[in-house]
This record gives sequence, structure tokens and C-alpha cells, in this order.
Amino acid sequence: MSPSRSAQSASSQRRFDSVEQAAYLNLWRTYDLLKAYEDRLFGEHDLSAQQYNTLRLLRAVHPGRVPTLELGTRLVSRAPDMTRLLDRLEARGLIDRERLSENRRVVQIGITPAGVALLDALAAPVRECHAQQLGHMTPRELSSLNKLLNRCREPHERPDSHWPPTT
Amino acid sequence: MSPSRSAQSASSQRRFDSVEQAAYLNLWRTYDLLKAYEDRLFGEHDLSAQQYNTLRLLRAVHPGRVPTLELGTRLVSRAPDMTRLLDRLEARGLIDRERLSENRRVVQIGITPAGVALLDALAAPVRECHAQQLGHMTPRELSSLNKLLNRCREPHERPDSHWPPTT
DNA sequence: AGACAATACATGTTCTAACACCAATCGAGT
DNA sequence: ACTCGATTGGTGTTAGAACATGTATTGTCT
Repeated sequence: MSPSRSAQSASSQRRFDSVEQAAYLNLWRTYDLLKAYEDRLFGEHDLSAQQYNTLRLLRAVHPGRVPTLELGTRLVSRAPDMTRLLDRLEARGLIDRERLSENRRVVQIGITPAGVALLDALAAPVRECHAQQLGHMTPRELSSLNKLLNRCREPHERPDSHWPPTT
Repeated sequence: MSPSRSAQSASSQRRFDSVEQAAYLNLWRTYDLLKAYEDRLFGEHDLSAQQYNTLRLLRAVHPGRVPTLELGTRLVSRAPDMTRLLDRLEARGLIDRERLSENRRVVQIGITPAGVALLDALAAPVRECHAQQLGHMTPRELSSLNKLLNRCREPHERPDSHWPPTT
């Protein structure tokens, strides 16, 4: 370990165990605060952030389809219960499923016209929501933040990660 | 809106609605990835991150006490169900409650010796966990990240916010 | 061909987060 | 003293996350 690691500033050392902990808790709190805006918006439409991102991903590949479990690995955050998340979206007619005939194990998921319509209706509010969250930051700051976050994830992203999304 | 806002780089514009959205999703994904390390560690001790942070806060003011709802506002992330979170900690003997006689509405929460002992036992593993999460970052990068995250939260922190913790 | 492991989802179950509502207590104004 | 609104927690209920397990299908190996 580098000596500078133990020579932490008195201000952060007083409250945290390490600078890494301070950064992680800062990340947590920031995410939690910003998330509240998203949750309020999506809540008005009985959607969760995960459901919204699922629909986004499906629209990106539309009219193509994606198998159930692959969806889980390509979402922003991991989703261990994709089946029932899709159950709810299917019950509302926002997606549809299709079992492949050549391999009857996989279920391909596609977005329906109703799903696309919902995304279209949400486009403006979502944009406004993100402006509320981070609109006060300069493009330079946002770019710098993105670079640092990418650095944070470097050792943790799996090599076959689909992030950032390329479709 | 500034003209630079609409002159987004082609690479991020292709995948996201706005640079703000890209930053927020990046924040989300990074938090989610790092959180997995914490969850695994705390899970071994049947704790949630929120419970751990509650105990941390209580130890910081020990032997002082904090009323139930004030705990919720001072945690890293908001907690709308503090009563039952404390129920579980109390059932395990990690905290104790005391109803004030001068104002019988408020319930003061304190940490027990068992709670302090659990935190002591977790000290080393927690430090190691945070090293796994962010130990690859230089102190300079972490400091820069913290500054940017603070900027992100500026317009969202309530004026009476207890963040960063001062106790 | 038959056995067996691997794959891709589905289901059962438990625990907790979130929201709304309820109960007790206090304080201010009349 | 009395009423009424505000404060502080508790409770009921629902929906979703997380984990383990089950089921159908496929490919592989002998």
C-alpha cells in the first residue's frame, strides 16, 4: 500500500474508516438522492426504474427480440427475478413473449406497440427528470464524473459486459 | 439551455437521451456493482447495509441516544421504515430503546455492548471490502470523485442535512 | 440409443421496502 | 380546562427483491 493511503486528510479520517469508504458512501448517498426523482416520475405510471430500462433495451433492439436471461445481464443493474418482472409487463401488454421452435427452452422477449407508445409518452418527462437531477452540472463536470465512474468499475465489470450499451 | 448541451458527443448521444442521463445511469451501475461486495459481507452476518449504518451512527453518538425518526434522516440513504428495522436489531440485542418520560412520544435509541462488539468484529472485513471496491483508485482520483459527487448533490441536499456526518 | 450434465426459465418462499393509515402524546390558542 | 392541529412512532398491507429449488429441453459422450 502506498504511504499516501495512510496519510489521509484529518477531515475525512475523522468520520470514515478510509477514503475508499468515504467515496463509496458518497456514491451511495448521491445515487439515493437522485433516484428519488426517477422513482417519483415512474411511480406515476406504475413502473419501476428496472421495468423502464427493460422497455428501453427492448425498444433499442426492436423489432428484434432478446431472450429472458440475457435481458438480465444487459440491464443497468442486475436483476435476479427477470421472469416475474416480465410477467408484470406482459400482463399490461407492454411486452410479448415467444418460445422459439428451434430451441424450446429460450423465450424471446419483444416490445409491443403499447410499450413503445408508453416510452414515447415518457420521453419528455424523463428528459426533464434527468435535467432536474444533474442539469446544474457543466458538460465538463459530467464528462469528468463519467470518466471517474468508469475507472471505479474497471476491475469489477465482467469482460463480456454490455456496458456501456452499444445497441 | 446552453448550446453546448445540445452539441453532445456522438458516442454518448447514440445510446442515451442526454449527457445527464448517461451520467445518472453510470452512477447507478457503479453503485450497483460496488454494492454487491458490501451485501455479500453483511449478508454473512445477517445484516443489511442500512442496519450496519444505523449501528455505526449509534456508536458514533454512544453513550448518547438518538430518537427513532431522526435516525432515518441522518442515515446515508433515507429509510421510511425505521421502526421495524430497529425491531430486528432490538430482537438481536444490538440496540435498546427507551421512551422518554418528559415527552412520551419520542423513543430514544442506543447501541448495546453487543452491538459495539459486532461493529468491532466487522471493522477489519469492512475495511477490506472497501479496499476491494475502490482500492485501485488513487487518492487523487477519489478526492476528485468526492468533489464531483458533492456537486451533484448540491441542489438536492436539504439545508438541514447531516451530510457529511459531523459526529 | 441411453445416461447425464448443462441450459433456460419458472416457481415457491421469505424478507424487506414502501406507502398509507392509525394511536398516543403534546402544545398553542381560546 | 378544552379543542384542535402537529408531532412521533407504530401497524396493516401490498409489491418486489433475493435466494433456493424445480421442470422442461438440449447437447454430448459412451
